[in-house]
Amino acid sequence: MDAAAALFVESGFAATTTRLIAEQVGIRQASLYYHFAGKDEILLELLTRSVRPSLEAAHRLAARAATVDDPAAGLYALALVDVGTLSATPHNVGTLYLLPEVQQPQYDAFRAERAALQAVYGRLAAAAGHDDEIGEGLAGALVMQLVESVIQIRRDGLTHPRTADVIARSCLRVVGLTADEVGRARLAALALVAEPDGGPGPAT
Amino acid sequence: MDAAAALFVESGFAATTTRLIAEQVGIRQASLYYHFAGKDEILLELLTRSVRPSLEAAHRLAARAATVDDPAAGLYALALVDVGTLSATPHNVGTLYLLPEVQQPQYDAFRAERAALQAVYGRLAAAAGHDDEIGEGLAGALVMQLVESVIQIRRDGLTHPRTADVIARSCLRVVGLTADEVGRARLAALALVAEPDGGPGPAT
DNA sequence: ATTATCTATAGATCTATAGATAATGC
DNA sequence: ATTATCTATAGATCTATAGATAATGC
Repeated sequence: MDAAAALFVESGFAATTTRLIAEQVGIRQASLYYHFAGKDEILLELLTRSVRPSLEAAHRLAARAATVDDPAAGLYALALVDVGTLSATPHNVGTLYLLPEVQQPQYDAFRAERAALQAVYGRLAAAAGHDDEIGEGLAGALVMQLVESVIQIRRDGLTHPRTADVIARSCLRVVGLTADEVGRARLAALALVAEPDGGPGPAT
Repeated sequence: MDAAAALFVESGFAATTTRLIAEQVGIRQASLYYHFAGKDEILLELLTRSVRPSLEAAHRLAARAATVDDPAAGLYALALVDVGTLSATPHNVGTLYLLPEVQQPQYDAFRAERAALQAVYGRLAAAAGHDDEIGEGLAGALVMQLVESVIQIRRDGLTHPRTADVIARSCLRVVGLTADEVGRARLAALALVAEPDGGPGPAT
């Protein structure tokens, strides 16, 4: 999987031969077929592994944001976490969803998960924002695009320790929040992110 | 070129065979080689044709914005024009720069033009904005990513008449402009865009 | 002579399957 | 018996070149 990821990111799907993947691993080309039904299956697995944790984090953070009725904090927190995840993936695996092959029907299941993630962004953004001209659909697309800009930034070697904060702030600005509101949401977001999985801890 | 563009966008570069391109045109596979040295040349030409007009528009608008000392209007105008261009390309050709092959050295010339475009965005954004934490490099990446979100929006069939305005406004918001400043820059941008090529007309 | 096409093909792949082999664990 | 590999290969491409052909224009 890891070898295939590196090659898919660098040369694309069709140009990456099963022989190259196997060579990278140190086995023979045919031996790959003991582990995978084919190239498609490897790519689908890589895509799914990259989106699923983000989608789970999105649902968790959206739920927490709902309990405190603070969609802006939820959006900030989700952006922060997602940028962090994308920054840390091996081989900048986030680029894989840009492969044109991913638009084909084999990858419907992946694209459905991605659409669900974008929908969570859209709901948080629309609820947090002041701009009624941006609907959920457009807001989701813009905000997610901002989050994923870290993929390009990373590819260009421009990452900086404050990148995640700058991007999360940008997400709130895009939906029309003022500087004060953004600052407040940021602090609330840090609390949301820090919260343990099982909900708020005991009041000590 | 047009047939190749459609196929590259749909299936990627490596998966698009010269036979498929030729078939689409209605000639034999080998006849393509009379017009092009190879597949690489076709893609490079498509990429160059897509970025060059944007880069020229960027220089023109940046120069106009400089004469009136209004980088915010320049950024708004450039985003508006670029989103319009990307919305109107046949086959959503803007997606081509996302092909992994484009990172390879054959396409250095294209990537240099694209980097120049991003640099113009970065200069305008940094000059227009209030946020010193976002440097030119990061600002350019974020703002250009927002502009190019229209490619994904178009792919998903979410385009809307106000999309270009929403995106241009988002660009200004990302660099920290207030609602009032954005509104003012928008009006100034419309004047910049409308201005005839030779500069301001005679004072009649 | 130039332009644009064609047929034919060399040479190099690529994916996936068949069936053999060796090591490990019950 | 199961697991993980290997060798060998069928069958299907793919790119690019060589050389022929027909139409057009000087």
